[in-house]
Amino acid sequence: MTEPATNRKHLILDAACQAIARTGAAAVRVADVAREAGVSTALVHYYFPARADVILAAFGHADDMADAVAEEQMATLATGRERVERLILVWAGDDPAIRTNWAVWNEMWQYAAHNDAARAMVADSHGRWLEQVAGLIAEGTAEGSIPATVNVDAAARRLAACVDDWGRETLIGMRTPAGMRAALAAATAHELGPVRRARGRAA
Amino acid sequence: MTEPATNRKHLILDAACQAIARTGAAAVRVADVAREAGVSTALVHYYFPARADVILAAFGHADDMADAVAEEQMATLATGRERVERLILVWAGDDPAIRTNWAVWNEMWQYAAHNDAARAMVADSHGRWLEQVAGLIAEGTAEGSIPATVNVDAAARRLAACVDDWGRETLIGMRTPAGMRAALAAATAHELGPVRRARGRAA
DNA sequence: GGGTATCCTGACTGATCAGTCAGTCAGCCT
DNA sequence: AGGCTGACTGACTGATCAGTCAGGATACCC
Repeated sequence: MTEPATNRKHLILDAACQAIARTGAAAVRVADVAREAGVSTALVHYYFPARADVILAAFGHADDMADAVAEEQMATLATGRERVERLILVWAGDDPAIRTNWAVWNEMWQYAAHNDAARAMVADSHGRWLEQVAGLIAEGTAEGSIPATVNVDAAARRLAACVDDWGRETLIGMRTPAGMRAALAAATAHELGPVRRARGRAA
Repeated sequence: MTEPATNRKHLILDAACQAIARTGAAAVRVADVAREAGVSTALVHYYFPARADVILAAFGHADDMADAVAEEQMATLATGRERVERLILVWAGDDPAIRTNWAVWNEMWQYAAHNDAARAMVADSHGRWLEQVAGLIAEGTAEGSIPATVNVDAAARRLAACVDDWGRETLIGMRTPAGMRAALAAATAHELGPVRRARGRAA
């Protein structure tokens, strides 16, 4: 969504993500995507036979971006706990690109309620996200930065639910990103117990 | 959504809810609503000048239903804790009417991302729902069925997030209603502490 | 009976939009 | 040069859909 598109296909997908974030997937017209990309509607159909193909490809595109961002954000962090905390906060950032990506992700969920292909994408993507959170929590308990008493899977699911739900509230304007970050930090602390040094003194 | 509509306006709103639940608000055509209700499209326009008016009225209609259902479900329960537990589980029920209502509520959220009127409805409705949960938890702590150490507002928000998010997963078919009920029961127990008799022995 | 208000309809219209098509143009191969 | 291909466009078409309109039916009142 940020780096300049090298080819037209990529450019069209960036444009589609912008359009989806702005008006919602259901309201996006092929002409909107074409205009946003500075291209003819015929070219959009040249790369993507049907409208639905553009939308689905844009969802996949946004999903790839999300993976890359998450990867990058956690690269420098040492403990599992730090990585969980960061991962939970990534999508509450103020960066417009983050917001766009989040909006597209949200649209993908909605689209999935009435479209089988999108449903498969969401199931896969959401599953990976849950596994990632649970994996990091497990790392934390193994290394001692998170208490061993934490139920890894249940905590991961509850935290993921908070991210999803509060993210949606933020998208609609019922919260500020800063408010969301504060609430998420509190929820993380509540789930993972008080912060302590890795391999620190027992509870 | 269940009781037979006495007048045509009511009938049209029921039909609109069904159509919204089935295909999503964005894809609902005035003709779909008319067909579902067994009336002409002109009659739909007679009661609701524009398509958007039907959709918004249907959202309000579903919201009223939801309040009534919640009220009814909790009527016979004694303690705050019991009422919280029931309220959390209401929307994970197997009844098709519950599912329809939930689907419409979900569509309302999505619609709100791009429509000011819907946004106001969601903000109001969601606020009342949060207050209701928090109020019941507070009752529980006051009467002793819930430990006084529970942070009322934070717990209410986290539980509400689980209901919203897992409900959406269920709607898409990523969970069964029974699985959702089990997860919600576990989350409630996690938030409110172990079940104990009202006014029971201290922690 | 005549007047009129409410509820309701079928038939229509104008706008919008996905998708097609014939054809242009730049680059590349021989 | 000439021929071919892949990228790209403007103009068009057929379908869909929201919203209108003129009028029909029923009921109630005078």
